[in-house]
Amino acid sequence: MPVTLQDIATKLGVSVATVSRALAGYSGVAPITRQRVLQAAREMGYHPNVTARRLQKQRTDTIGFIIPTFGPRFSDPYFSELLASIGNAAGEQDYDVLVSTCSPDTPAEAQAYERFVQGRRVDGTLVVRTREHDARIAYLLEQQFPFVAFGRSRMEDGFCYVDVDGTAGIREATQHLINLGHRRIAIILPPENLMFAHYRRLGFEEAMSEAGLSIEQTLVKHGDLTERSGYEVGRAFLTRHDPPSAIVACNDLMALGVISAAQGLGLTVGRDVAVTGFDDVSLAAHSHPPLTTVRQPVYEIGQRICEMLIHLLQGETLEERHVILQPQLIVRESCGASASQGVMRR
Amino acid sequence: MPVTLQDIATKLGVSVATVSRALAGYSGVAPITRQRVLQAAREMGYHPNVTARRLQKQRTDTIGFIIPTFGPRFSDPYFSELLASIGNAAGEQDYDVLVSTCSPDTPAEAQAYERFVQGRRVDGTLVVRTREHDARIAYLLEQQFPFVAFGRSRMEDGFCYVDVDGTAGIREATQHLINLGHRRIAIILPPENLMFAHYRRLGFEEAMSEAGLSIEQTLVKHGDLTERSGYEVGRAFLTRHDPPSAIVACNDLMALGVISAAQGLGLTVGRDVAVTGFDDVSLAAHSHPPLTTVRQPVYEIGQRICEMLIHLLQGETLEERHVILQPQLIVRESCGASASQGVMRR
DNA sequence: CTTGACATCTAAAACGTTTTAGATTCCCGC
DNA sequence: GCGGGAATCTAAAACGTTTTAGATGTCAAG
Repeated sequence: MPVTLQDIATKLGVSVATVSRALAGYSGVAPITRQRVLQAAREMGYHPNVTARRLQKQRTDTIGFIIPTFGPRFSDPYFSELLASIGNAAGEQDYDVLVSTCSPDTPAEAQAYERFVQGRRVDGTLVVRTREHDARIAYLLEQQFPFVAFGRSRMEDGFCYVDVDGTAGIREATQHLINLGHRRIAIILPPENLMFAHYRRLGFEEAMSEAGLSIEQTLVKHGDLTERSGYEVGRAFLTRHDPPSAIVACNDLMALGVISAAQGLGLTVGRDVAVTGFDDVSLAAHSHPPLTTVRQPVYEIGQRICEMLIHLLQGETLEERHVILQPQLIVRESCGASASQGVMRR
Repeated sequence: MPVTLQDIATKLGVSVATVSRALAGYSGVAPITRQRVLQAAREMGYHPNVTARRLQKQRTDTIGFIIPTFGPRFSDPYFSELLASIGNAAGEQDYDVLVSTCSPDTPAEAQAYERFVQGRRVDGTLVVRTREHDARIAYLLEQQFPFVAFGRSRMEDGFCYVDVDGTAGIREATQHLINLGHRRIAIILPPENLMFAHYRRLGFEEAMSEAGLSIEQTLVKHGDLTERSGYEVGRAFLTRHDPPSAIVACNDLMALGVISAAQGLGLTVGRDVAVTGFDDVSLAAHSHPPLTTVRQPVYEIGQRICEMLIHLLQGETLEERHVILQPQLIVRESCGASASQGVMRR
């Protein structure tokens, strides 16, 4: 049986209240008593029962994180990094992280959030991969349950979020391709209902129209963010009779799929076709050829949303409720020799 | 304020005990009363407070999962799938999953486990990526804390585990290379202290010696399981004056790094050099060329260890305390034309 | 009419903390 | 010697459940 406050109290002949206060470091307990309590606690191997404490304090010091998966498994290395950063940031402040995974926009997902909220399993939760009309956000707002999102949504003002400027990111990637001389550029967008699909599409449109190029609608397709889908859509593009000379993929996994498809068709990526990604997962630097992509500071984002949520939970008011971070174009070789070696002309 | 049992009790003019039993479905409460309670609970929007329940029941219905990371982030897509499967299996039985991440063999890791155990935050925990002399396992055994491991260790009998027969897996992969005519075969092993490094090395040695081939010690190196390390070690192998004709990488990430290194040197993987991996992460099927690898049923393993742990927690005795699963060689193109197209002879 | 069995219910304890409100002691200034 | 703080302590309530032990009432068998 684990040691309780009561055990220490009886041993020392004082009350549990005194033991509790001594350990909590409150004033109002004599220095000598505090010493005795601390020593006894150490000797007896006392560790507070967090459940009891939670019941009394009416909070769990736990935050929730529900990872969206496609199919029963999830693969985007992106979430791995996010999870690690969230875990570290939470641990820093002595918070636990309760994790669940489920497919987006399903009854199971709704249940997972209800479980967190209604069962008071967590004090607040994170929401990632926001959607245009996001039932999770609507629910949390309605329940007045604290949360912070990674990504924007419609009804932007009602909640706190951190997001990356996807529009700027894709605009820059597209401009890079245009500067290299590409004119027929295809894009593989994320699923339409994801909020960031909207912003990334915008970036593409802006870059093209600024350059006076028109967008051919048959060169705009949606993928599901997996490498398989990048492979398939990429192959479809490249086997046309009038293939694009460059393909903008909206995440790295799809970009890697495109590269694989191109190579399967005997094309040399960087010479016969240019490819860009988004995220800069660690794989991107070690693919062949290394992938030109838009770096998203995933680790910082995870840390940031976690810290914001904890501030919220501690009743502090946030200086910044809405944070937009600037992504960074990382030029590698999947669009041709790197910039330093000269710009390819049509 | 959330609705409590007391609220329902006062409203109906019965005692909390009755309400509790009615909701729990115990016998000893009149059908008519049960009806009234159930209806009132529904109408008033009652949801039990899990913290209170946990305190009373002296269990958390939560399992712990601490993910080993290299550096502050982790990337192996492998863990993503594991996490998803564990989450699903746990949810199935109404268990929560508390997740933490930290670098192996650090004070932080020890603290993370103590946090789970001493704070009674979880009822039991999972241990993955076991090590030869595993401080986590020693600690949990000493504390008599329930756990199930993915992977074996020394002191094998003291705990429950599921593992894949890495020896058989690597043996088969190596034999495959030998059958294709390869004689100078290099291997990139996992970090030495990881238990599965031992088994995989064994498989390599067995296959080589069965074929009457001697192992050249300079062709045996350790990597750290990242693609970067696969790239570096692979490049070192391939730039020797007497490079191996085949490289066995002990996980897919390193294999992908090797492929990238080979391509960077202008070699064609599958023709100039053969490469095999281990895991069969989803990327493996879509790399170029597609990776010949040893499939590990990660999803099933996660499910299995989770279920075993829950059985343990519910006081059931396990029919199988030690499970060894057979992996499966998946032949793709990174070792040359796939087997169906004929085996290459020396 | 009593006894015992059964069905239904409830009061109270228990889980291990924190916190409130108050009790006790001690010391100091007058 | 007394009043009044300050310092130190404690009893008890509270958090929201579950569970134990027992109360009450009903009914049937003897």
